Amino acid sequence: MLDRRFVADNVDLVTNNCRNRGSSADVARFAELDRLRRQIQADTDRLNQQAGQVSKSIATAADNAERETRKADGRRLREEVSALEGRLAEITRESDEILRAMPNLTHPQAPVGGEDAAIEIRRGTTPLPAFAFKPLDHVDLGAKLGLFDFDAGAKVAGHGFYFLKNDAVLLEMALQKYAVDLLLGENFTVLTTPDLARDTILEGTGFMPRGPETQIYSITGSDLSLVATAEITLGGAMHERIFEADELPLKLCGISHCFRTEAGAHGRATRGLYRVHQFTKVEMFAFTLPEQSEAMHEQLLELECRLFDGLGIPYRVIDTASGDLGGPAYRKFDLEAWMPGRGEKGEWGEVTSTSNCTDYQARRLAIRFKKPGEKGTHFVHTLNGTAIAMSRAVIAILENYQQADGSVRVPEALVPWMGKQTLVPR
RNA sequence: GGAUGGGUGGCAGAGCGGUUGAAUGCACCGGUCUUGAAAACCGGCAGUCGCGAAAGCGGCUCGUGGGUUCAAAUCCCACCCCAUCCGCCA
Repeated sequence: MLDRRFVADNVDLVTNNCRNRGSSADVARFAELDRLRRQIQADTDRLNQQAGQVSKSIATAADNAERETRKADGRRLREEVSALEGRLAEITRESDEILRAMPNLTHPQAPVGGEDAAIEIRRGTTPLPAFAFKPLDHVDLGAKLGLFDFDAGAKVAGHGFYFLKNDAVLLEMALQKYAVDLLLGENFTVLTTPDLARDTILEGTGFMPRGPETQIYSITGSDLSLVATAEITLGGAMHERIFEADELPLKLCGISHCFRTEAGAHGRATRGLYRVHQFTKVEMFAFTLPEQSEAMHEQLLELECRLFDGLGIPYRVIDTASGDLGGPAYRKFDLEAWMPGRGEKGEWGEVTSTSNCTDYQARRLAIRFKKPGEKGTHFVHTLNGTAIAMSRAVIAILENYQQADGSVRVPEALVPWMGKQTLVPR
């Protein structure tokens, strides 16, 4: 959520931003409502003040007659207040609705436009693989190696669910250990998080449960939903928290399952593990002072790069264009790994993404900080980044490390956790 | 699932219809004292909204929403959350 004051004072800027973001939020209408809101607020305050004075004077009234007159005054004033408050609530509700639908501001360097406008800003250290054979995709490789059971997944839970088997299980555990170890070395606090969260927490993080277009699974008869990412729980963990400035930045890393309905995504890249309803993810999350967030964003990106360079997977980094940013993001970098088995001759596929949400989530979640000796509070900045999303990482590993005989080499960095160098066909 | 207790400022914890936005303690900030520190003492210290260039002024907020009243942290209703014990269970 943006600062209402800022929006009211910068209608043109915000309108323009909304246009770049593909949001149809009616900024002008908001500004008009907010003007009205302030005026009614001022009127209400004045009446309340009068009513309060009347109340106090009753306790010290000279006689009964005066007391009764005063009571009548008080009654009348309170009625007026209550009428104004009704209008105020109505106006606030409408303007809040518009405000909440507005996306965050956009980093000045982020490219403007749709998906195609994204800019490649970096490449990983690993070159694209050159195969002397036609590379398979992860589904075929998995079949040879006995790694997945999609049929059983579909039978048990429907299309988009799967069982990992044998070495795939070890691979997933190895990836988690690899990621967590690296982050522990970078002073992250590691957590496993709830896989469910209250709807209020989802909303605070910028996710919309229970709408017609929701990507969120909800639990009927409760206010709980399955989380789409640990970003929700890690951010939610600090709901209404007021930090001391010297506690920041705070870096968390959370392991959770992630559940996504992927509504409307059928038919497009749905083969295998690429787009699934459930996967496991190690997520990074940071709370920072405003002036620290850009550097932290770089740091999170750097860690993502280090993780995938360390795995020996080729990738490129994308500076996501304005129209493709989620609502809360001020700027977003995606890591796209090379997936040789995708499409006709290999394609880039998103494996991680890191966003600087500035104060957008913090405002809704009421996560603030105070500086010693200073009155008042300020909103922290929040950032998130994927360390490793298991399903996508497994695709990238299998497809890049495959060999002519159908076996798959284990990335050097994972050998200690896997206890083997190669996955061999069964 | 059952029973009980409870939700008040950064924390702990009083208050249970009328100068209480809230005692007290801790923490924190400033000062006195001290070579320095500690202790002691003095002073300050909630958030938020509105008006204002600022100083400041005013409103609202004691889990949430409603009700009673001139007046509610205090009374009534509903809901939410938390803790403990019992049951079940990995």
